[in-house]
Amino acid sequence: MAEEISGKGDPLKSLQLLWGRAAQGKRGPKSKVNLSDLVGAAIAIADAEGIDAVSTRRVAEAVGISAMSFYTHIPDKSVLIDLMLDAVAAGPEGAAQPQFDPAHWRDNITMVANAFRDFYLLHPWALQVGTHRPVLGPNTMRAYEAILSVVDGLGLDEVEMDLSVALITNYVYGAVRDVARAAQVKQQTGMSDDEWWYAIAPFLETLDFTPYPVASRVGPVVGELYGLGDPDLAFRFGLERLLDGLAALIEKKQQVQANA
Amino acid sequence: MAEEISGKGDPLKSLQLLWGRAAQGKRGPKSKVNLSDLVGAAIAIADAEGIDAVSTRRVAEAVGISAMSFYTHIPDKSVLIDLMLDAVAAGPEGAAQPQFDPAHWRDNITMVANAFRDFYLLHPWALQVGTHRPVLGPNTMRAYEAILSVVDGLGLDEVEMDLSVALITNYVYGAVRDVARAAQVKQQTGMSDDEWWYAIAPFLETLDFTPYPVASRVGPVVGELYGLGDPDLAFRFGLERLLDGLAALIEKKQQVQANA
DNA sequence: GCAGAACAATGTACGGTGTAAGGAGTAAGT
DNA sequence: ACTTACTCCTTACACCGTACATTGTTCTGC
Repeated sequence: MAEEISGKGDPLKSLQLLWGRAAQGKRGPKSKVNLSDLVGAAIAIADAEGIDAVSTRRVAEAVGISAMSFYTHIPDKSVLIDLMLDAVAAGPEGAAQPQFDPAHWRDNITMVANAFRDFYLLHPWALQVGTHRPVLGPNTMRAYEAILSVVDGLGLDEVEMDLSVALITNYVYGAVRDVARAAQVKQQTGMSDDEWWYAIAPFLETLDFTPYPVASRVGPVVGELYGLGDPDLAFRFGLERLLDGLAALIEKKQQVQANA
Repeated sequence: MAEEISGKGDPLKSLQLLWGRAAQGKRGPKSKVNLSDLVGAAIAIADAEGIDAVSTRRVAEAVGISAMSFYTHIPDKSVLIDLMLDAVAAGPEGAAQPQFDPAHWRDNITMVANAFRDFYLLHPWALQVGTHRPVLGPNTMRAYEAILSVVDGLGLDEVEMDLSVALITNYVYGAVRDVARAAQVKQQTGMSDDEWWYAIAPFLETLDFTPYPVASRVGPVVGELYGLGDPDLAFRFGLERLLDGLAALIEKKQQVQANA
């Protein structure tokens, strides 16, 4: 019960598998399975039951090979995680790379942020794997390219573009974390949010909240709101603030350029 | 190798332990250890070696009891995680709750955001535990109170206050994730970022980057910047944009109030 | 003062994990 | 035909969280 870490094993081997460049031997018997079978099976398990359910034994069994045969195809579990991440980063099949018109940059960023969010909601296990080292696979790079394109042509320099991308992705990552995990926690504990609050309510009433005056004021109001349930509200609110903040930067840069 | 999940076990028992309300028996023999011994030992292990190193056996051994005696004090490993989180949320000892002057709200938010960030850098394992259900412990609530206070008195209503807090914390969480994990990945893999890039550079040169035109333009510039190494740069940049975005909202609200 | 209940601590055991080591069989190159 | 490289397999180890039954200690009610 620890955390999956991507990018842990031999980085070169990982890259070769990512780009389909693994020198596959010509000599021995034919493989019963190929790489994408394994990765696909692992993703299916992760989507359905969370990353905890993905074990090398389970994946091997799913494709019909024995536990240790897994390691003839993939050197490390962490490499499997890398491959899973890049595979899901491809997105829905046949989704073409749209052309972004800088004139509608707010819409463009909103679109990309929503897509990014939907990606995590579809594959919530991706939130749980720690990817310090970027997964430099073809699909991951295509996704980076797409989100970079959205802040291109706005008068920002290269560094500002990268920082803006980081700002957006970091926000989405943080914002989607709780939402995405709600379903998973429910699945693992078999207890919904309502049931959870109901279970602890009697105890909460015995607590003294005077040390938390502001929270006491805000908590009930917010609780009622969430009870009504618009899980998107927080995401949209934050994204609007974020866009306003970027707008201020972009306007400033464009004024500077107009003066020059 | 999966993810630690907080808030999984019996929620009531967890709360009772959090608030020191566990009905401890009067009958039997005296305990050799108390709760904070166990939690403290677990935190020490996590701070030093990451959350992976925290096992019930290891914690039990650290305080001098046998593996299963652990469960006399704490019903579940997930409850241990809850207790660890609330314990570290207390922050450095003797740090008094400052009074925030709404006039300097930008400085206040910056201060709180930095503190939040420092917290994660000090206890990076906190980033790895999945806390869907909030840990309703005294220290966690005090931290929530503090960050709420910082957006109080700015003309925002209760919902907007909560959403703003979520925006800030979500951003910090997302932004600090990579930074905090860098050290841990290095510790676990024994490979620094430089060594990693050096190891994969030859392979990268064999790749065709024409499908990624914007990334090809931005990547090298940014790479050089990070090589120079100001890890705070991205954090500060994002926070400034975020503050600008909040400023727009606050100004609008204050104008509305002035007209009324 | 003492019996019995309540409790802390323990040893053993089960089913799971990632993966190291070594062996058996198959297909291609010589 | 023989070597070589390859896939796949079985076995094994050191861990993990924790269920269960047991032992020994201490407080409570009589």
